[in-house]
Amino acid sequence: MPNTQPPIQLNSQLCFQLYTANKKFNKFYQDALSPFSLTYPQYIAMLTLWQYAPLSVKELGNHLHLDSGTLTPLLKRLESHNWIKRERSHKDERTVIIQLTHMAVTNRDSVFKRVSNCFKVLNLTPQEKAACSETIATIEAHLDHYNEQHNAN
Amino acid sequence: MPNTQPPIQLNSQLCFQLYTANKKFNKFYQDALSPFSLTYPQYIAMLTLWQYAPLSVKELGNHLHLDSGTLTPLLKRLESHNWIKRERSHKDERTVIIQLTHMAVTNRDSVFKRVSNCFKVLNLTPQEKAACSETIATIEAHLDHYNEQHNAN
DNA sequence: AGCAATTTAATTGCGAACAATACGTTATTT
DNA sequence: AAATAACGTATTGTTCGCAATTAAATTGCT
Repeated sequence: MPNTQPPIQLNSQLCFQLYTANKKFNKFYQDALSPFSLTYPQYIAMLTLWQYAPLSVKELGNHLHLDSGTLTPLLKRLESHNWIKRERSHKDERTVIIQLTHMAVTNRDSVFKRVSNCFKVLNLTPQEKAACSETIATIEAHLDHYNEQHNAN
Repeated sequence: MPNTQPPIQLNSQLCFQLYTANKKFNKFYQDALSPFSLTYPQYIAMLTLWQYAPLSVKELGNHLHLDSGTLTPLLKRLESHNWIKRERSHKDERTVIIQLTHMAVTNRDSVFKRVSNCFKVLNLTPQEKAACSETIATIEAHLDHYNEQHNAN
């Protein structure tokens, strides 16, 4: 007879590990980004905007899996620190278009360099990075499948 | 001449992946725990308390790497849902001792079973779980080393 | 074409979590 | 007894999800 008992311990350990690792990762990025008055989520948003701007709030939200209720205040903070401009579309007055400021364009490489240097200090080998990326992708695929099943969309 | 250019893309990708994977994991746990009016961080705290209670706020914070400023409101919510009792120590009136309620003890196995079932649906092989655990441990070790260097303690 | 109903986009408000800081009370140390 | 340390609480700012609201655009019907 096979063992049908749930492996409580391993699940709990995974849960715990992910929780604390995520917090440490936040701290790492917070430190890396502090010279630019950017928070971790703000940086993620800027990463997307550096690549795809201009974007509407809705489009940005699709990239980040965030709804506008979360993005609006975040974007206002980015605007107040002069990273982005927000203006309503002339074609469709409902949508707000996010554009990069001149400052954001000029300082992009400084931010990248800083983050890159912090990563260097982390001392992850390319193999470790690749393994991490792959592991996360695997877990994420399972999570996507689960969440699709359990959320009426 | 070796390539000294920073691998921006890979770092950004890692950063982005971790960000979104973490959110999906939160969602997964939120769904798993919703029948018990427990949030993910509250569950993490309960995991620790089921194993080590009674604990002072300070001791619990050491397990979770959280300070009392974060824990106090969280513990009040747990208390209001009758998961724990909070009372000041007679020996040292500064410390608050957290104890499990009868309900928490009785319902422990139900919570474990529910989480375990949700994990089953996730369909992670033992190999995938182990790989995940190992990867996280590796990254975490690097992060610990980094954060030690960069935070005056 | 013109009006009503529906859909879509963004904002606002609420509760929870987290970090950082300041504050007040209680112990300990000198 | 006074200074210092430890501990928990309160406060502020950011993030996140969800629900309700407002405004604009689209669709459907007559």
